[in-house]
Amino acid sequence: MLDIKFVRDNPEIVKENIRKKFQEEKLPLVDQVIDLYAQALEAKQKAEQLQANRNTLSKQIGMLKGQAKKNPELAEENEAKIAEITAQVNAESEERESLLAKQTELDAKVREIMLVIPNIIDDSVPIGPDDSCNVEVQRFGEPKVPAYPIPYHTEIMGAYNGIDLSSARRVSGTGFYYLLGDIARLHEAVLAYARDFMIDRGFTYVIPPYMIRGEMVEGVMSFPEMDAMMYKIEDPSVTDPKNSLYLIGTSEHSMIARFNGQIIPSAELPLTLTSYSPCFRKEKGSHGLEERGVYRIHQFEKQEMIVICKPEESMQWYEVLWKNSVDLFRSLDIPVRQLECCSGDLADLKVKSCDIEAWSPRQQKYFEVCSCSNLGDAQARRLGIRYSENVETVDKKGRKKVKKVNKLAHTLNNTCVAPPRMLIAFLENNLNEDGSVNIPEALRPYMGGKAKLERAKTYIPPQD
RNA sequence: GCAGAAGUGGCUGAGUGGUCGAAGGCGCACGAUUGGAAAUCGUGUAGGCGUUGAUAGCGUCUCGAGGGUUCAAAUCCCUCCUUCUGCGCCA
Repeated sequence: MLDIKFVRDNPEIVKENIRKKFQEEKLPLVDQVIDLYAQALEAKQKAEQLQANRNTLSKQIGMLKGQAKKNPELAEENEAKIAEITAQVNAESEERESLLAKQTELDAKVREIMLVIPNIIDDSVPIGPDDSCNVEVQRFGEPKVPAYPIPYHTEIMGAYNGIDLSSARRVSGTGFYYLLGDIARLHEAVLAYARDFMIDRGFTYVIPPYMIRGEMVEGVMSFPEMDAMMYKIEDPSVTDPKNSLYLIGTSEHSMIARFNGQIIPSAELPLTLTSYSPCFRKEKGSHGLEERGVYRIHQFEKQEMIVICKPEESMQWYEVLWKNSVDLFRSLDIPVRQLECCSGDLADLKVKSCDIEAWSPRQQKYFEVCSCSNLGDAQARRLGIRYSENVETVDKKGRKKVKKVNKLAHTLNNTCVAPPRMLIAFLENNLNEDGSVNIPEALRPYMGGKAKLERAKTYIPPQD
């Protein structure tokens, strides 16, 4: 979300940015929103004039009442004056109300359009209409293809008696899973390792709420996104929809909502947080559920990192964040690459974003495991996340003064690791020919010191 | 979940219809005093929006949130949220 004043003063920049994102259909919105905003301002100014007038008259009534209390002989005379003033105020009230209503209506329209006008992308973002133009920036680790076949990930898991999808379908439906034994342990080990990895890099570990109010969801996402992703908890005793609870789709929701409307003292910035949560997603209208595996599912767990910082520091943090993911995956012997999102594939709120993709020796291609974004001040403007800075100023008597100035912060987020999808990459890359799975050294403390996972005795051979 | 009480600025706390965006105190900032400091004294100290060169001035809105009554609401009415106390229930 941009600043409406920026749009008004720089319509060409905003339009050029829309073109860069291949959203030509939004071009007319720019002039439209500028016009609506001008109308809203006009209504506001007129309404405020009338309100000022009413306030002055009202205060006169107050004075007259006070006078009459002290001098009862004035009561009758003042009552007459009051009646006169009341009539005058009432005469204007209809116009005042209608101007206010008009302003509210226009403001809502302006906001509606502003939510759709994309954030200004960074100059470094490659230009292209869709994800086919995303750019591989750099590879980390050698993408190896072993001489032996790599089975489908559920079969690797199955060989360890580590997954039960058919029961999950019976109990909960498609898109759910039971993980068992060593595979379940591996799942938790990866999360615990990622948690400590981030703590070692100075991030504060957070366990956030897994359900948040509708009011907050509206702050972090648009209605179509919300409808496509969020599960709502049905509770007939909750009457107001803004109090309805939703299961979070990512801990970013509860992590960012925490700062909704807050003013953070600048000394506390940057806030570097790493949060754990289960994530629940309908996956409605997206690429569809992965019927056979755990790539796209209704429920997964995620270690996330978020940063709230001053605007001038956000690009540096962006670099730090995606590199954290690379380092984490490399420490688990998984080859990855950084894929930069091109302009057309960049969500409207984002200034710059990249995916970290892990190598799949089975598919012999990379697939998305992390997504790192710099949202600039767009999210902060929408949610009112600000920080206060002391500015030296001089008062009217020429003395030095320190004034607090509040500014919008920048927000960033990145996936640290999100199993079970991440386990696909882990198992495929660490699988040996004999079916055992190497546990990289970093993970061993979380796997009871084991260097290798040995498959279950009742081994079911790959049936790819 | 039930019953009772309460939510006011950075904090504390007054204010039950009228020059109240809000007394007093604490804190903080600047200044005076001092060799320097403490103490003391003085001045100033919420945010959004609009106007503006402005971080000045002026206007407007905001006293948990939203709605209502009124010429006028922190104050009265309704709904919701949160907190505290007691009971119940539970890991």
